[in-house]
Amino acid sequence: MHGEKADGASRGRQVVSSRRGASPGAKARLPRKAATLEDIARAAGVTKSTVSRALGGSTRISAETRERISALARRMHYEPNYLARNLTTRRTLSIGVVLEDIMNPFYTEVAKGIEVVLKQHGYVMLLTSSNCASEEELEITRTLLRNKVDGVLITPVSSDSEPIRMLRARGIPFFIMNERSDNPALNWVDCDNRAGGHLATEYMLKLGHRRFVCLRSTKLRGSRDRFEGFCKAIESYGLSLSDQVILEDAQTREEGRDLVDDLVGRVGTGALPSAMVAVNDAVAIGAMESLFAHGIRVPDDVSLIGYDDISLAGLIRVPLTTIHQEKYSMGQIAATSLLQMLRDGVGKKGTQVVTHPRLIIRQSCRETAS
Amino acid sequence: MHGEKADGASRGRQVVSSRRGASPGAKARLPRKAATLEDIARAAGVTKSTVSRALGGSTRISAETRERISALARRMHYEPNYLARNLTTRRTLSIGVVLEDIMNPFYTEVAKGIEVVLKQHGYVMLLTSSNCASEEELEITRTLLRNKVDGVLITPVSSDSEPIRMLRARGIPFFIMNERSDNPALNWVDCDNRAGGHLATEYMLKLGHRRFVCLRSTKLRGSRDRFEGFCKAIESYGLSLSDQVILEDAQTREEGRDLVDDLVGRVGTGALPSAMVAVNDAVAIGAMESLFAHGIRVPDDVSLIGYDDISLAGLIRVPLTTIHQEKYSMGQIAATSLLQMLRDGVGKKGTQVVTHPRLIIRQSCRETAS
DNA sequence: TTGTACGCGTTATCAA
DNA sequence: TTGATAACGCGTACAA
Repeated sequence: MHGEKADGASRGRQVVSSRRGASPGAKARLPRKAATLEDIARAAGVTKSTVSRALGGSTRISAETRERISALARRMHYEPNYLARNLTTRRTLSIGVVLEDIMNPFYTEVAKGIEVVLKQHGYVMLLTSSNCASEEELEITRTLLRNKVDGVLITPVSSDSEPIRMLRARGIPFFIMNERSDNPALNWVDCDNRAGGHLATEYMLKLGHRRFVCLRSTKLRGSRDRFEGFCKAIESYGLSLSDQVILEDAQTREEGRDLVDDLVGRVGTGALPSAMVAVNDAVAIGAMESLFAHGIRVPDDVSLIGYDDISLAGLIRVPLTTIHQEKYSMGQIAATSLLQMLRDGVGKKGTQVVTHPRLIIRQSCRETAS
Repeated sequence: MHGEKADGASRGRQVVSSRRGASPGAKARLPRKAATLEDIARAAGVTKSTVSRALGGSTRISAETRERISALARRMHYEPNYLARNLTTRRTLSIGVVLEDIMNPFYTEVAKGIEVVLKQHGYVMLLTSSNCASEEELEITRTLLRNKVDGVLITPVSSDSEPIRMLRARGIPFFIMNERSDNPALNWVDCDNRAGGHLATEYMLKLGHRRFVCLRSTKLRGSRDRFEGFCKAIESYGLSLSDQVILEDAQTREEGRDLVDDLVGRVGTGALPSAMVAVNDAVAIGAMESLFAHGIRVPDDVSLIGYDDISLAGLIRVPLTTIHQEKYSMGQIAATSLLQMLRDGVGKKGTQVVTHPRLIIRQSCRETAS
C-alpha cells in the first residue's frame, strides 16, 4: 500500500527509451510499451516461437523450459496481445452486442444474461445501443465488423434489415434477440407475444371486464403480435373490436400518461372502460400515473395490466399485474447458442427458440363490480 | 435490395479456396475473408500504400485516384481492420468500462452517459461488471489490457487496488468513477457523499424528527461518507448518536427489508423512531416493504429517505424522497475527460470532479406530529 | 503523386 | 524439443 506510489515510478522496466512524453512534440501520450513474446524470448535466451508454445500450452515443449518461461512471463507481467493474435488466428474472443437501448430495463436484463455467459467463456462484450434507428444500427454493425468481433448478438430494427444482410454476407455468426424471421437459416430467440397479448386480455375477460382501453404501439418490437393476441381474445368472447378504445403510439411512460390524460379529458372519468391493457410496463406505469392524477383508482375503478415484467413492476404504487418475459434467459440463450456456433460451426438450419410468457398477478387488476 | 441474396454467393471474390465449411474437418467456422487494402490495390492496379492514403484522407494523392479507389472500396464493401491498424498506430478506438454491476440501475445510468459520449467520438465500449469482487476486477482489467483498449473507465473496488496499479504501471489513461483518492495524480469523479448524508439527515431534523434509524453499510461505495454526514448532522443538533438505532450491513433491498423486519420484531411497532435514513434507494425500498407489511404507514407513522434517486424511486408505492446523484453526468464527465486525455496527453495532476447531491422531495417524509 | 520496404506481436509451418 | 521464417492487414518513412 505504501509502496504503491514508488511502484510505477522507480521500478526499472525493460524499455528505457521511448518513455512517455520523452519524445518531444508527442501530443497524445502513448502507453508504456508492454512486454512482448520477443522480450521474454530475449530474457530467456530462446526464440519467440518457443515462448509462444510454452505459454500457449503446446505439448511439444519440455516441462522444464515451460516452467522457466512461464515464471519469466509472470515476472515480466506479460499479457498476450489479443489483437496481434487475431491477425493469425482470426479470433478475437470478443462479441458485439447491439441492443435497442441499454437504459431500458428490459434490455438491461438481457444484457446481464449475455454478460454472465460471455465472461464465463472468456469473451468480452462490445456493447452499444441502436436506439431503434436504422442508420445508427448500420453504423454500429460496421464498427463491429471493423473490430473483428467473433460474433454478434442483436435486437435488430427488423430481421431483414441491412445489418443482418451484412452479417450474413460476411459470414459472421450472429443471433437475433427479441425478434423473429421466416428465414429458416437465421438464429433467433423471441417471446410468443401473440400468446402474451392473449393471456393478458383473457385474464381481464375472466375477471368480467367487457370494455377495454388498449394502449398499443405500431412501432415497438412485438407490439403487433401482442395486439393480435388482444383482438383474438376479444373476439373469442363474442365482443366487437369497434366497441373498444384503441389508442395508438403508446411506447413510453410519457406517452402512456399523455394518451390517458387525453382520453379522460375527452370522455370524462365516468364513461371510462373498466379495463386497460398496455403494450408494456412503461406505458402502464404512465397510464397509472394519469389515472391517479385524475382521481381514478387502480384497481378499484379501473383494472390495468402491463407487459414485460420489468424489475420495477412489482414496486410501483400499485404493484403491477403483467406478463412476464424471460429477459435474462433470452440473453443467456442467445449468448450460449452463439458461442456454441463459434465452436461447432453454424449449420444449415438456424436455432430458433420461442419463450413463453407468464401471467404475473399482482394488485392492479380486480373483478368488475357488476 | 433484390440483388442482396446473390451478392454474397455469386459475386466472384478473391479468395477461392479456404471457403467456410469447404475444408473438411474444420470444426469452428471462420468468417469469410473480408476485403483488405491489398485486395483493393490489386483491383485498382495500384499498391496498397496508395489505397491506404486514398482512404485515409491523405493529401498526397490525386483527387482522381482517390475517387476511383474510394468508389472501388465502397463497391467491395471494404471495412478497415482496426485490429491490424492498432499494430502500427497503437490505438484501437476502444475503451474498457468496468462497473460494479450493469443491472444496478445506478450504474445503468452511468453506462448510458458513457455510451453516448463514446459513440459520438467513434469509440467502442468494452463493458463488464466487476461485481465488487477484487479477483474478478483484476481478471477483467487483464482482459482489457490484452485487448489493448486506449483507456479505461472504472468504478474500482478501491482506489488503491491492484487494477489501478496495473493501469498506472502500463501508462494506460484511466478515469475513476464514483470513488476518490488522495493521490493528486489520479483522475476521478465522485459525488460528495458526506454532504449528501448531511443533507438527508438535516432535512429530517428540520421536519422535527429527533430519533432515527440509520440503515448504513460499511461495504458500499461512499457509504462511510454518507454515514459521517449523518453523524455530523445529528451532533450539530445537539443529539447523541447513542440514542439512534444504527443498523449495519444494509446493501440491498432484501437486506433493507430483513433489517427492518428484525428491528420491528425486537422493539415492536410502537417504540419505533419516527425517521429512517437509508444508505441507498434499494435499501429504502426494502425498508418500506417491511414497514407496510407490519402495518406501519409511510410517511404517516414513519418518515423514510433514500439515496441515489434511481429511476424507480419516484414510482414506488409511496414516491421516495431521496438524494439525487448526477449519474448520467458522472458517466459523461468521465468519458469526456478520458477522451480528452487521449487527445492531449495526461498531465501531472489529475482531473478531479466532485458532483453535488440534491435533495429530491417526494412523499415519503413528513413533519413529526408533536 | 506513387511505389518499396519494413515493423507491429502473434501463430503456424517448416526444417533442424 | 527447438529455431528460423513466413504470414496476417495496416501505416509510414523513404525513395522514386
